[in-house]
Amino acid sequence: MSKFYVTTPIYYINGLPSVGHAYSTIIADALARYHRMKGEEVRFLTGTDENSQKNVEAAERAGMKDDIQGYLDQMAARWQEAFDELGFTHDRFIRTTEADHAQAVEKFWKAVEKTGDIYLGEYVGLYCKGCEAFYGEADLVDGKCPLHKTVPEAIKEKNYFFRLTKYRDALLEHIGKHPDFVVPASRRNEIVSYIRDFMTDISISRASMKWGIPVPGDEKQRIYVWFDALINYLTGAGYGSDDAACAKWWPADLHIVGKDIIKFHCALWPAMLMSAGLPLPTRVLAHGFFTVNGEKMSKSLGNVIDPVQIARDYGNDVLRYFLMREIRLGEDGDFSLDRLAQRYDGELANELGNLAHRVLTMTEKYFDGTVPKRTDGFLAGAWDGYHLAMEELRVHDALEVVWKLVRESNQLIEERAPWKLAKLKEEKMLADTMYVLLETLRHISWMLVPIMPDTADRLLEKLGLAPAKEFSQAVEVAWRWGELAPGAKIEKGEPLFPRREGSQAAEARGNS
RNA sequence: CGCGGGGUAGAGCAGCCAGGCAGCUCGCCAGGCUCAUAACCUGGAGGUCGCGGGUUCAAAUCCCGCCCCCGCAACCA
Repeated sequence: MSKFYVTTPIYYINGLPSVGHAYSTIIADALARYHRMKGEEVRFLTGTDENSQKNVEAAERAGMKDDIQGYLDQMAARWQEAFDELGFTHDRFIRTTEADHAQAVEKFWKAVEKTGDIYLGEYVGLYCKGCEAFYGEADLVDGKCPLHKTVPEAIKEKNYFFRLTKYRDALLEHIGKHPDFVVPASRRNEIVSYIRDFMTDISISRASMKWGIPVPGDEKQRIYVWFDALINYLTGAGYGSDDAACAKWWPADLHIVGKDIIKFHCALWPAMLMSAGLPLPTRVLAHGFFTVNGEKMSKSLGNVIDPVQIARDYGNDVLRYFLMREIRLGEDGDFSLDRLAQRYDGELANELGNLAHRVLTMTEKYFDGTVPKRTDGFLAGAWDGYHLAMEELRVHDALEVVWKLVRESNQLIEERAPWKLAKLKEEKMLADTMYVLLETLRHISWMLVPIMPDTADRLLEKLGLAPAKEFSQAVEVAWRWGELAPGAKIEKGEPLFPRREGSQAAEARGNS
């Protein structure tokens, strides 16, 4: 049986999850659900990046300077609550302050050290005493620390470097041989030019930091946060704690990342793995960013969207549907509540919801609420398109396949006009038509499982099926045409997506 | 010369990599239907494809130059 190991970035918890974090995680969740649906063994990892100076600063702001771990525990718990409420199906929520991660990092560091890729060097940086941190030229405002408004000192410190440049050719060769390693292609071009023209060795420890995982054998130094963070993907597989699990899950099949961190995931990380003698992840998907109503999303503009609020207003499925449909995976997009409301009204309520409702109503009217006699149908082409889209990470296109079925169903109703067939006593044609419609709805339910899991359940129930029982059978059977059993009782119930009273394009802002 | 994305109908977008009738959704106009959540279906109007040049039988698509918008570099996926 094939396996699928998918990860999200681990998140800084100096604030609560924004819709951007939810976006990354929804992509991973949808793909995890897709592969589970196919019957594969899936491991889905997400979590928090806790060894960062940013978290320390946030703890200080929260008045918990003396209890940083306490602050992190609190925040991590709130993130987990939010992720639970959003219905994510991760197998583990990893925190980089957990013991097995420290163990994995130590093992990894030693492996890289043994290869000879770690050397002691001199790091020259602009150091702000107030922040106890180094800044780059670009971080400064008028040459001063943005927080303390003081001119940082140029100081040197001895720390450890990773011989990243040693892997320049190997990285380029790998990307050349595996065009899917970085998707979309625009990001691949970007990363190739970075590796070829800009990549340098990087410092992977800090003598000045008090927070973070100590360097093995040199307790005075702390490991640079990125070096530690990337290793979480190995920890989550069992590296350093469970060799059998690690052998099973590693390498990861897919890392999902934002476009801002591809250098770390597509250059540093694979080089680290090569150095440690471990296989590389199969694919890295860099998704785009979105603006909010055309403006960049930022705390200072106060337009950060709270995903939990949207989910409460519209339901988890609607948020998932909107993000997966509106934005082509890999591209930038725009998040707007007007657009969300538009898609809810037009596509969910009017097209899909109303289709289900009218079909079920006619089944009640003309067949006493039971599935009529089976007839031929053909949806193999739709399934092929759907699977290809999902495999190629074009989730938006997979949804387009589903909506094509929705539209074709609505057209079929218009064409056949079951109400006329009923009057004319065209029993055979009427039964055939209704069976095709009902069975197509069953297939639509299945296709929606990864993206709109609650909706898929509800639709199956309306068709008189028990979701748990449906999902326990082999998909080769479930996805066959004609599996909807004649004579079964349907359960019309309330519309899937009720019309919203007025256009309450209410504000769901705030909660930074 | 920092890196990257973009400019296509009133709005939002696809098409560009592999050149071949300019397409989708919303909105607008007209018609149809009455099973349905005032939903659904059909048709129509609406576009110098940012600008200028080049290659070609043929350019939204390839090449050169220019203009404009946006993101990253500061919280932020």
